[in-house]
Amino acid sequence: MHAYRTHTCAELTKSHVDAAVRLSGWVHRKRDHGNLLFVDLRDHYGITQCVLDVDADAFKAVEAIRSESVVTITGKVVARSPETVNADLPTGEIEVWIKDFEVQSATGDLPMPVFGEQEYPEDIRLRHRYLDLRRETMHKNIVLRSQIIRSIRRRMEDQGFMEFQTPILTASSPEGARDFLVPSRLHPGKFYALPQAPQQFKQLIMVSGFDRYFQIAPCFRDEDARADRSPGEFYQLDVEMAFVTQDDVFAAIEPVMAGLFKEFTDRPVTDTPFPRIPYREAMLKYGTDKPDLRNPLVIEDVTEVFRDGGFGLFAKLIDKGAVVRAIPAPGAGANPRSFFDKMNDWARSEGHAGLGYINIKDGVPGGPIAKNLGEERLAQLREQMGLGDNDGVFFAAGAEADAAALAGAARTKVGEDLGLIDAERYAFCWIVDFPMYEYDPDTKTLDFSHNPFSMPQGGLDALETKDPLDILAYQYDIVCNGIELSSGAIRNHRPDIMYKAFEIAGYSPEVLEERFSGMLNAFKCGAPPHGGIAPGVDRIVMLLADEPNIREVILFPMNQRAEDLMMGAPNTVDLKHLRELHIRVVEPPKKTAAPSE
RNA sequence: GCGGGUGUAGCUCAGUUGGUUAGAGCGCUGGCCUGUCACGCCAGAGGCCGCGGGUUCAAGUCCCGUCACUCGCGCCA
Repeated sequence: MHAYRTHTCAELTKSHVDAAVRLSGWVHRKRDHGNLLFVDLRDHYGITQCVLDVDADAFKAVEAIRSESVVTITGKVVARSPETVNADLPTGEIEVWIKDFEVQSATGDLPMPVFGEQEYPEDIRLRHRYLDLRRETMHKNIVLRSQIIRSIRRRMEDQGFMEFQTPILTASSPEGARDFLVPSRLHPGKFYALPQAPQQFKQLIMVSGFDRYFQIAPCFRDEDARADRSPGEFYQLDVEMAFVTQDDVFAAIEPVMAGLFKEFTDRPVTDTPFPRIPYREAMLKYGTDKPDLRNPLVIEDVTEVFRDGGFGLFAKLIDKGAVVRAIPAPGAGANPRSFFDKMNDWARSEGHAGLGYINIKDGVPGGPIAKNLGEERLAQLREQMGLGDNDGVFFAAGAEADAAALAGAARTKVGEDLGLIDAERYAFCWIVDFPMYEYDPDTKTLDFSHNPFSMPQGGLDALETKDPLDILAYQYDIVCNGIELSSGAIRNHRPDIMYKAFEIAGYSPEVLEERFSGMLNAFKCGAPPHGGIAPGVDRIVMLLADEPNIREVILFPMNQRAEDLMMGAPNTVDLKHLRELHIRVVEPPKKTAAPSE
């Protein structure tokens, strides 16, 4: 008989009755009846009930064992009597009568229990992740993650993509997020950087003549955490394809995403082709470039309704260049005034000037805006918005970007508060036609709004003739349920267009050559037109596991302050270690204590 | 860096308007229990109420500061 097990804890059924078996696992739960004792034994696969009574040799030892100890149980499989069968357990038709009992690893006091699905503070969970991961939900999430990644690999390989590895120690790139740096021992004062993404490498793979590349690629960015952003590192399904248009990329990725989601959920998934929404349309209708299409509400621009109108506040703002965006609140018109006041309070608490409203009750528009706007304009508004006799409507007024942001947030809040969002489905869309450049009011300069290596629509001609703010890029995002799953682009593989594109953003040819010499030189050696995309693997798993937090689908995540509480990272190192790396630590200035009198 | 929330037993939480000795469930220890599967019953141990200061006759409760965790903003080509 094997030293540890003849079967797993999910394996035994009626067909094994009378067999002598050996199981190993964790003591999940004990039920001690004094002279009869049940032990639920758990391993990766499942749970088996083991039992013994006071006459058994091992009784004292089993009685003394604590939960989560690792034990080996040897005994006989016995059919349970009909009234004691547990239908909730795959092994519930049998139990193992314990003959021999061996403790492999005993527990003391545990910082957190495993049994049960209660919630625990996240710092304790992260500090004792090995216990947390034993719990059913977490264990399932990680198994799901593995299955999803396997499915991704299969789907990509079936389409002729090949998986390659790219360097982890590479060069710092001036663009994008803050890098994690690694000091060089051999080159004093110089640093490697961990890749924020294998962006340049995957383009160089295309220049190297490979046609379809993918990788489950680790990416490192020194940025602060969010619920859907784990600090430090994450994984992307990194994809790049040669000789493709934007539609070719979509056609390759859509079936992977749709197929993946249909494989791992019973919920409805958007059929391919996914809706394609131009960036500007998304900002107008949804107030964000990552709209949640499960929310049926659509924002309208109603600036013209208010221009020179009787509601002075908005009319004056419009004179100064403001816009007014309207968020419908179907069926909310009959709500008490407090409903609308609370929305206004909410908008103020979010740092906005406020949220105006009209509430139509039994066909009669109410509220301060309705009183001053006038019959004709009210009718025009109702017509444009398609407002019924008991609908409400909210207004966000301000500079275009601010009004869009407030309207977008209000759309989400109204949708949630009115229960309009169907959580039980996956709504995908592409956001396309991102602007190539954006204006930074702080520095009063133009900058790339996304990836500087994206191909501008219209090519060199567009760069030379159009207002830079009107130039669109072959740049696209996939959004699902309001979460940005990935962004990608058709790349700019032409040095002449690249020089011009960087010139518009204020970078000299020398700067471009210095910072991106590797890629620029490569492009001068025959580069195929190419493009790609990089869906976030962690976010895909998070959506499919139906978890609101990305750390629930990562084995060993860092906390919000980018610390690994279990391993103690980051930590200090020996002076010797620092000297080897030619590094000296300069402590930041201590916060000055408040002067005491 | 900024704003919101939370912080009471090993864990999850309750704790009223500031008022006697800070409670419950799980877990732990001891006792009883031969069909449970969140086993049941009895008893017990376990508290710097995050930390520091203040107001008050009196602070878990009110005020100020600070720390930790978390959500959001900034940031995230």
